Amino acid sequence: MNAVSPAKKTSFKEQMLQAREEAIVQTANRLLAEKGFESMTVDEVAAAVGIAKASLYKHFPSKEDLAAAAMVRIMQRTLDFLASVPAEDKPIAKLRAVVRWSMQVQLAGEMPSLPHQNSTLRAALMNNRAYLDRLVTISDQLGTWIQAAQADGSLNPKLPAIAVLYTLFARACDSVLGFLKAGGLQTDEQIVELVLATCFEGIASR
Amino acid sequence: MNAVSPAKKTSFKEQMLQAREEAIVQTANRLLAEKGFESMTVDEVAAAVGIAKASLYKHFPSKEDLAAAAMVRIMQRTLDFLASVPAEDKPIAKLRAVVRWSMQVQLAGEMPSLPHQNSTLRAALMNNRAYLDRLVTISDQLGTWIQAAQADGSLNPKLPAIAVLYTLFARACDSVLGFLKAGGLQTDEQIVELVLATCFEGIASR
DNA sequence: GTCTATACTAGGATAGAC
DNA sequence: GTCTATCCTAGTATAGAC
Repeated sequence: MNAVSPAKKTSFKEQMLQAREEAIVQTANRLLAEKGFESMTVDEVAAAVGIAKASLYKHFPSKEDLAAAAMVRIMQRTLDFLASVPAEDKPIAKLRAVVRWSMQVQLAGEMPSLPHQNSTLRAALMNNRAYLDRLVTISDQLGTWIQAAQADGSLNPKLPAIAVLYTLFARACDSVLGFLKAGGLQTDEQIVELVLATCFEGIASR
Repeated sequence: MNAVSPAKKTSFKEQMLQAREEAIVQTANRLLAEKGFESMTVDEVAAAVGIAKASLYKHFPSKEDLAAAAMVRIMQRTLDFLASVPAEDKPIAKLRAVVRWSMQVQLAGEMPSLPHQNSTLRAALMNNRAYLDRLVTISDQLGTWIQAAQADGSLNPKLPAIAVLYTLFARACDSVLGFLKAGGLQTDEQIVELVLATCFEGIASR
């Protein structure tokens, strides 16, 4: 039996496992975006996925690890998006594209909010290589674009690059999006363009 | 005995009570800013104030009520600041002053972060008249200034006033402040002016 | 109205059968 | 690796003496 299709069977099993894990992480990601790490319960995640809590713990050793996996996932998605930005675009256009994309992710209910300073999740992330590596790579890529945009004069050169970087990160979690969506006066697309404009052009007249 | 100084004694007792409650709310406010509603524990608040947990529950019937009192306090402080803004200032200057002040409060570790959509605190606040009244009054005052600033051309008239209002509220809780402070490259004052500038003038060149 | 001591519950984590 | 059933800690809330 093993001689017939040994590799294929293992691969299939592993694929099922991977798919299950992806479903778990995806659910955790959604709940993380909706209610934050502290308010999200493992029972809830397991119930939403449709498995027993004990089964979930076979995949992830702790709630922190589960949440960290979700954070790694969104960082990876961000990296994938960065790689998809046309290289021929101007730096400022690349930055706008990234912020626009991150806001769309947030409006879709898939952007986990930043963990609080004191959170156990924060500590877990600071010890998570997969997370930190992606964070550094993203920061490096954005930093390059920011400096290029400042050099070509499209981005305010007086602002410290690090401040611009933080501002872009913060916009991905901006609560303004949720408030406007709750107001129901604009479409998602209008909300994104509105907040994108206030981010780059400010609220004062030009 | 009552004939000698009945009112004074009562008043003194009440003052002590008020002072105690103020100390409790102040501590709750600080912890709320530091770790958020879910991560803050009542034990912690009681210990920081130096009283027993049961005593704290004599003042506030629940953790939600305690946190709501802290939220009312920061709203009242905001109202007090609004009233102190010189009436002769231009509308845009008034708005800048308010944002600057709220950022200073946040850097001082005294600005509670917004509760999550699903939080039990959110529900409590939506049923808290003292909170809602102050929220409405603040919004009305800021809304008036926003419209005036748009009318005199200093604020972008194309932006919906409600979007500007939400943006100002969001800046008071902006995580960028904390990140920059953690970086340690700027003084608190520089951080405030930096974020204030990106809020009003944007990050793009002018 | 303050304390000590305790009740009660939610929720993270594990045991052990299959 | 999935389940049911259970453990156990942390944390909200209260009882009852003073």
